[in-house]
Formats: sequence, structure tokens, C-alpha cells
Amino acid sequence: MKLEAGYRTKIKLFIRAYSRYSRAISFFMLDTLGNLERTHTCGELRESDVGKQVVLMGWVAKKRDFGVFTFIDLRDRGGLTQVVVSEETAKEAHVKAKNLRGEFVLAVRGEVVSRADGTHNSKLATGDIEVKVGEILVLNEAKVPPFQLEVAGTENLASEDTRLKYRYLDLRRPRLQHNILTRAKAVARIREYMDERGFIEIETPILLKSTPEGARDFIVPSRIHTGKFFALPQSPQILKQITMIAGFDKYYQIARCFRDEDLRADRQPEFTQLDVEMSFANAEMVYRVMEGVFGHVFKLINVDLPEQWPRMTYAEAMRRYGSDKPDLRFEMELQDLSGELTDTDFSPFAEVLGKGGEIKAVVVKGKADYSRKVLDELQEFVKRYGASGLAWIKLGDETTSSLLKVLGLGTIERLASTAKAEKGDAILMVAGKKSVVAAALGALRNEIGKRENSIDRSAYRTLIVTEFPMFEHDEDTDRYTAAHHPFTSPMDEDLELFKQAVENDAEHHLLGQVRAKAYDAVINGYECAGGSIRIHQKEIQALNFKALGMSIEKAREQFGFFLDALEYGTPPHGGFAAGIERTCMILCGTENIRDVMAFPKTASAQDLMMDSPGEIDGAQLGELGIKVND
RNA sequence: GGAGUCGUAGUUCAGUUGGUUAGAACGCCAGCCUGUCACGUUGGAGGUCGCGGGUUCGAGUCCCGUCGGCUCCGCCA
Repeated sequence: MKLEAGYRTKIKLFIRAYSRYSRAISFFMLDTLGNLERTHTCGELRESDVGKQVVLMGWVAKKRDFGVFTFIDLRDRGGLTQVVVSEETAKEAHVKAKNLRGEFVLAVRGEVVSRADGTHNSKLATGDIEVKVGEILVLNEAKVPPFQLEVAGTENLASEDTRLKYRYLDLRRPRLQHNILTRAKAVARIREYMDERGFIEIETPILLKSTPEGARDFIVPSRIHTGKFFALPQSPQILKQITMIAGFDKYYQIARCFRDEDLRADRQPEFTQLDVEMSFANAEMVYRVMEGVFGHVFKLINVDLPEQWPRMTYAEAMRRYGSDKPDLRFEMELQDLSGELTDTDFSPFAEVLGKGGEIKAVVVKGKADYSRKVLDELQEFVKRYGASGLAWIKLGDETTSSLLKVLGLGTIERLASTAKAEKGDAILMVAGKKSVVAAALGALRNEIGKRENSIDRSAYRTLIVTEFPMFEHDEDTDRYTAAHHPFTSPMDEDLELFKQAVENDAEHHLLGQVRAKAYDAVINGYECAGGSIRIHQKEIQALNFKALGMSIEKAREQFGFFLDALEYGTPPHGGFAAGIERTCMILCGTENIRDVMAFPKTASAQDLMMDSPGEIDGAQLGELGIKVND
């Protein structure tokens, strides 16, 4: 037994050594490119090119060996072309072809020939022709890839961590090539549009100063100023406003932004924004630029967005859809049942209404046959958003409901009618605090839209959401924080209310009612852009800092330079920032931000290819005066 | 910080109530093959069942912990 095992090991070692040897041999057999130039990409040859002598270069996508001749699917970013190598007509090339493997890099020289009847491939853009090869140059070989690039469909793709580790291989897949290309084109169109309309591209620093509000900063230590730190921009907000004070009038930038927060399917720690600011602009003027630039970009995928997008106030969006970024590709609006239940003696509902909460519902068309299992799943779903439960009514052959015993059939039927439900429908109800009801039902609406396939995948529904609240109430600290950012202007109509709330402590809670000149651009349920008209007068800015509980001294410490700048003739101004990745996700029809970034990070904010973040040298730390705790 | 889910061959997955030597497909290696394009065909190699502990006569399977991927909540002015 032992002897045999030892023998096997020896054989294995021999084979390993031999294969290394033969690899070394084959290295010396590689061809050189020399002065050879390619004449076409692998995606462009057609019937009309038949007879041409061509040179293609690319990667071996697939090899099909038939003994006396061999087919190779050659791939580059242009597409795929079938090349044929015959032993009879190209002896040397044929020997080389037999030894090829996936992802070897080739140059092939040959003649474009029409395919014989019955051998055309309609799945391939180049499927009417093939290249009859006279010469093959093996420009480089490739190890066997750790996963298969060419698989039918996307179901059998290797797991994402494997693909992220070998991102350069994953990026060779036509799908990702297409996405990255689309992104490049989208950015090019953005520059084209902004440039034509007189916007000036201005770069702002990446090394900034940390500010306490907002997202967590990424921090960069300063070597020259030991113990001091730069922060990477969460967005170039203040700097773009300063370009307005500096008189540039119309600014834009394709700006990289950094936020040290947890990731999501549509959120990465670094991402790119189209950042825009305009002087002497009102909100409508900003909307027109948003509509225009998105319209221009969506022509890339042959979609005509409306010239003027529908407008909806934040309050209306929350009331009707439970979301400030409603997906308008399907209906299913929230129905308010609070009115029907004001006099209910069912204590959970009475209690909710007594505390100023509400009871709302969504109607799921034709789903009176929802099973107990599905309803349980949906209940678990809404609980994630803080809902205490999910009540249901099913208008089947008979009307059933989780509330039948406590409310009685009469009330149930009245609720169904108020909710505008019809026979065959299911009604799903959530009771609770307004914010919880909106969050739970808003999310449930999207979930059911997906589940029931009621989203029109070919539709692109746009919306501008206006009149966002100026402040958000933080329940833990009982403080008001800026809903957008601390330079956002209140609405003119709410200015008096704002002053009153700031100046009288007793009326501080009125801050919750102040609306801002803040807005979002929404496409298909994604917040693609957001912005505001800014405060340009120092008195209002001072009021705002006070509202946020920030002393003048503190504000000066944080934003002194900006407050100074505001005092030197600041024009009224406003703007927006659009998420490049989210926009490209919609353009590319993907729900994952990693599909539109060349080198994304994992959900735990790591780069699996370069294995970042990494540790640094003790000496490097010493130079920066930094000590890392264990 | 919390929840869900997944982790078995290079890859995608199957693996029954805990029970003999852990399977399939693709890929890989070696042949054969004159029209394939998911080529076909013959043969072959390939496994730390993520990792660590525990229960048990016996663990891929059960329990605890841990690491990693993905998704969600919190977070993201």
C-alpha cells in the first residue's frame, strides 16, 4: 500500500515537472505581433465583406475540433467571429489550432467567406460569414480560467466572489463589456449635453476636510501635519456652491464621492455623481436641466423620456405610494382605511388611531387565493419595516379575513369597498405610526409588484418629487437634522413658520412641518438625482444652523470659510447631483450596482481582486504618527 | 450593530431518516471524428463536503461557534 502510494506520488511529480517543461517549450513557440495590425473587430464582418483578406485579433471563446479542420470562435469587445482552420489548406495553422485552449490570444489572417447553405448562424451578428484562416499567430496563452466565461444563460455563472477575484476575466463577458461601454457612452453624452448648454466642468479637490454631519467620512492622514486628517468628499457640495459665489454661473462635474457607510445592492462606498449647480436659478430651471440631461442619456437605449416629467409633492408620494421614490410602472396605490375605523372598538386599531397613526392597505388584484404560507411570508416581510402585523381580507367566493371575528362581516365589506377592491382581490392592511405604515406598505407594494410580475419591464416612468421636508426628527436624541443638507433653502411659503419654530423653543416641533426647496428625480423607483435651491443669505443660514442645534461658534469652526464666502455677494443658486451608477443600472437593465462598475467592492466593502483594504507598514504608520490598537 | 440565505470536484449543483467506496453536468487531460456553433464520441484525472469544536459506534447530513458571498433592516446630511 505505502509503496504504491509512493509510486503514485512520484508519477504525479513527474507529470507536474513535465507539464512545466512543456509549458516552457510552448512559451518559446509563441508568436510575436510585429507590425501586424488588425483590420476588423470580431463583430463587424458581414456578407458584404466576403472575399476580403482580413486580420482579426482576440481571445479564443470556444474551439470545436473535427480532426481535419477546427472551428474557433474568436472574441473581442466587438463580438464573435467563427474562424475555420483546415488541415488541407493551412497545415501549420491547423497544428497550432489543435493546441489552443480557451482565452488564448490570437491574431488570425484569412479570407472572409460566405457560409454554406444550412450552416448560417442566426444567433451571431457575424453568422453569415466565417474567416477561412491562412495563418494563426498565438500571441499569448492562458491558464485554464477558474470559471467558465461562456455559459448559456446567467444561471450557471460562477459565484460572485469567484468572479470578483478574477474581475478581469468576468469583465470579458459580453454582458459586462456592454454595461461598461454603456456607462462610458452615458458619461460622454452627459458631458456633451452639459457642455453644449454652457456648463463649465470644474474639478474640485479629493482631499477635503471632515465635517461631523452626514455620512461617515473616509479619512486620509496628513504626513506633513502629523495628527491631522483630510476627508474624502461625500459630495463636492460646498465647493460647487463656492463656484457659484466665484461667478462661474453654471458648474458641472463628473465627481467621485465617498461614503463610509454599509453597502446595498445599489450602494458602494465610492460612486460617481453628475454634480450640477446653477446661479440665478429657480427650482423649475433645475428640473429642466435634469429632464434634459436624462432625456439625452436615455436616447442611448432608444428610449424617449417625457420632455416634462410629472411632478408630485413628497407628501402626495408618501400618501399614495408610501415612498419618496415610487415606482410608477404599476398602480396599486395605498388606500387609507383610517376613516372607516375611527369608531372601531377593536383595541389595537383604536389605539393606533388614538395616537395619530393610520391604517392603510394595498389591494392585490385577483389574489383572493393567496395561501396562508404566502400571507405569512408577506407578514414577515412587513415586520422588517417595523409593522406589528399584516391583516388581510380575501374577496373569494366568500369573504374571509384575519379580522372577521373582531370587526364583523359588515365592517370588512365596507373596508373592502373603501379600498376599491373587487371580487377576487386580496387586501393587505398595516396599522401603525404614519412613518411605519408608509415604509411597510411602500416596500410591500414593490415586493408584490415583483412577485406578481406586474411591473412593465419595458416602461421607463419618471417623476420629480418636490417639497421635501426641511428636517427629519431624530427620536433618539429628540433633535431635528437636515433632511437634505444644511444649506438647503426652506420654501418661501414656509419661511415664517421656519422663523417661528426656530425662535420659540416651545414651537420647535413645527420644524417638522417646514418644507424645503428640495427635490428628487425618480426613474422606475430609483432615486436617480436629488438637489435643492440653496440658502444664499447669511441670516437664513444662521437660522438654519440654530434649528439644527449648531451654535454659531460650532458652525464657524466647521464651515467658517463658507459662511465668510456667503457674505461676499452670493447669487441665488441651486442644483442637483445625479447618480451615474443608478442611471446606468436602469440603462443596462440590472438591479446590481456591481454590474455597472469595473472594479466594485463586496457587501463588506472589500476588493477581492486586490485584497483591499490592506495593512500598512509600521514605518509608514510611524511617519504618519498613527498607532493602531489591537 | 441586527436578520435571512448560501458555502460539497476547476465551475454550477444533487446528496433520502445520520449508515458501505460522496454523484451529475460543464470544464480539464488523452484519443477518434469533413460543417460545427451548448458539436459528437471513447477513455481518464480531479474532493480538507468553508474552518473549528461537540453529539454519536458512525456526521456532507444534527448542535454550537467562526469565516466568507449575497439580500434586507439600522445606517446612507
